[in-house]
Amino acid sequence: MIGADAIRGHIDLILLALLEPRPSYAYEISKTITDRSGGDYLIKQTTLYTAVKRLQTQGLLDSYDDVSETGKPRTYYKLTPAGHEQLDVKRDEWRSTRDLVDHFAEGQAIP
Amino acid sequence: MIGADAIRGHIDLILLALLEPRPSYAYEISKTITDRSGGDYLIKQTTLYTAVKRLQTQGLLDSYDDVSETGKPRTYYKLTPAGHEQLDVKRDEWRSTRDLVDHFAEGQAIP
DNA sequence: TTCCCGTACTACGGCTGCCGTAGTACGGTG
DNA sequence: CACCGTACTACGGCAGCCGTAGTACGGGAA
Repeated sequence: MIGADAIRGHIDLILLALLEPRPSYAYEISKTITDRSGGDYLIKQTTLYTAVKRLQTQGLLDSYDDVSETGKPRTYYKLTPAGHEQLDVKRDEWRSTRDLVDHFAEGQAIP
Repeated sequence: MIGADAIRGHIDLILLALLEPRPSYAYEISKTITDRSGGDYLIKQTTLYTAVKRLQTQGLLDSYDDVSETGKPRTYYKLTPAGHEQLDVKRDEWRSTRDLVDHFAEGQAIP
């Protein structure tokens, strides 16, 4: 189980990366995260919708309504061009952060 | 430059790992982080002291005062046995988080 | 001496982001 | 026709990192 504090700050990257290949809607995104993490991370609905709104406000996501197979309207989210750019930026930031924490975590002594 | 939001939640791991080989004091810890990150991450004094206090409250760090080479008293921090245990736990948590974010960030599509 | 600078802290409030809890709404299915 | 799955929204809580600011003290230089 992965806690909120550990993942905090990286949700946006995860969402952008998930939506990179094609648009999706909240419920599917949520299921995908659960499945692909092997159940290790369960994103809360509030967290997901809040994050999506935030990304939309920043102009990184667009949304459009469409009717699902079950006849219900759904809100699909897709990356904007800015979203694609920002995904690259966030990937770089993540790699830097990851390498930094790895470096320290792997027990380098104070010289 | 690595932002606070990116590193958030992993400061404790970094501090515990830095103090694993031997005790140190705030100023040295701060310098070490700056140096070892190549200047990419500059921990704020408030962040550092807050984190240290938190770890002490949790029983993961002990402190003792000693006189430095310059004649000034310093507060040294060292891991408690519980701190050593917790360091292992936090290392595991970090690896899980890292692998999860890596997995998503590397562009796995929604199937 | 006096003054500045490096070192060693503390105080306090702000903001962001994830969470807990809770509620609405609507359609299909048994 | 009652329930359940799906699709959201509302609202407040809290932790953690930051900005800013201040105190204190010793050593070196003018």
